[in-house]
Amino acid sequence: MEKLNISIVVNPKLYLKNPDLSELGRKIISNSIYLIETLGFEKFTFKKLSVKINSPESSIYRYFVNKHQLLVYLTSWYWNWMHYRITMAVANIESPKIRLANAVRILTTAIQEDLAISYVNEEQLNKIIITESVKAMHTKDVDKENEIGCFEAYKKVINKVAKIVLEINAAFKYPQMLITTTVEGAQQQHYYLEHLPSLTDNAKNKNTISEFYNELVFKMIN
Amino acid sequence: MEKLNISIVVNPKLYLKNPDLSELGRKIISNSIYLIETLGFEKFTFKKLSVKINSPESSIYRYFVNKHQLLVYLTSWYWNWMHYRITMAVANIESPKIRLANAVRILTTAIQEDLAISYVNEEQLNKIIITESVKAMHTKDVDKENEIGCFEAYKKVINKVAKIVLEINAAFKYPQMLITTTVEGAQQQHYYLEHLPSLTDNAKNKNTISEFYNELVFKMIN
DNA sequence: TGTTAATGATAGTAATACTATTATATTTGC
DNA sequence: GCAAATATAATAGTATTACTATCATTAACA
Repeated sequence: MEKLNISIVVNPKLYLKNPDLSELGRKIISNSIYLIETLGFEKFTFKKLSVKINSPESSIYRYFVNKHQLLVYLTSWYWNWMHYRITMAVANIESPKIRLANAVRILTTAIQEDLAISYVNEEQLNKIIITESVKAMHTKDVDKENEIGCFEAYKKVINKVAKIVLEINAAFKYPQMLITTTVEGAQQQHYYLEHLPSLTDNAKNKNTISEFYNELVFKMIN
Repeated sequence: MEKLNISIVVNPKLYLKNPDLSELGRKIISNSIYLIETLGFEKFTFKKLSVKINSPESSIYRYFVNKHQLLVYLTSWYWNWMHYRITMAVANIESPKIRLANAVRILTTAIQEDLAISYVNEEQLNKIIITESVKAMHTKDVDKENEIGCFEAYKKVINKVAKIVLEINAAFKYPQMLITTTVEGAQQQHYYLEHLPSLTDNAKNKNTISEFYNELVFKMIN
């Protein structure tokens, strides 16, 4: 896939200053993705990031109030990007079943290449989503953060796919439950595949995960 | 349910000193459950716990190397307890389908009472599992911690239920995937119900969650 | 009664998560 | 081309966190 001439628009409430609009901002994003992926979110600090990018810590704080909000930004970026990918993958396709299958494939397959946007390594970001993104949502500030729209991008993706489910079966009662189960289940399985293989049934074939959830989705709605 | 005359045995590698065997140890457990639940894991510190129990911080460090290992201990305790509960719920039942349904019910229903062990508030602990337990597993030390058996209790539960699945359908290829999807999916849904209701389909009825996953399990294995 | 083990009391340290201030570039508007 | 605004750099400082260490006291036990 060629690099895209688009930029992903993230809710302005998720940053103090838009990192997409400056050299330093983009350096903060690309290097934080690298550092969070290699150190893990707990051991990642703005101090370490500042050393990596050769800028003072205080400059980073002008973009994000703290590392938690940076993680929220990254997850939001990711889900906005996924929304775009799903939109592409279902465009011009008549059959809702094929559209759903395409969306599910995108949602359950791990990113294997650095594809789309120059300063974002999507493969690394995907690993962060698998390992760290629950930490963005599971805090005592969820409700407050939810109010200001921190999780809108994720909700938008879920709703988009849930709507396709309803096109296929308007009487199906749990489209959102089904899709969140699928999305987060698949992420779990990718994590287990790498770290707790004894919890998975097929450590050899990554496609198994996507196939399993495809089957799950279609069995449930029929 | 009456209080039980049992104690849950946790892998000794998960603590420096068994908290179940001393007054101070039990105070550490019960108060840490309370504090983690009310403050959230990030804002919970051994300092705050030491103030709460009126003992020096250094005494807590004699039981657990750090707060992360304490969380691992609590999740392990929880899954050992769940294993016990499932064992009771399937005992003396011939039909594997009923056994599976019982296990799934236990795994997908939120704890609503402080039931079993005197110094552990199981309802609070269940909330911690829902909100914080992913953080016990999603760190850069997973592999090391997995080796020393930090997640054995969870695996044991998954395997126990996966085996019932195979009794019903020996040809089913993904019993573990199915059960982990169910267990973690249900936890997610309970979290969404409380904090992100727009991601759920039925905010009114908690039983919906359990029913949904029961349906999911049986549709998949048939 | 002496020994061991558990806890308390107190102190200290490096790192973390910030906030504040001033200086120096760079951009932009007129 | 120059003043004004803006962005970044350089530096300093503070409260809290996450420990580690030491020594005194108490309880348990043999």
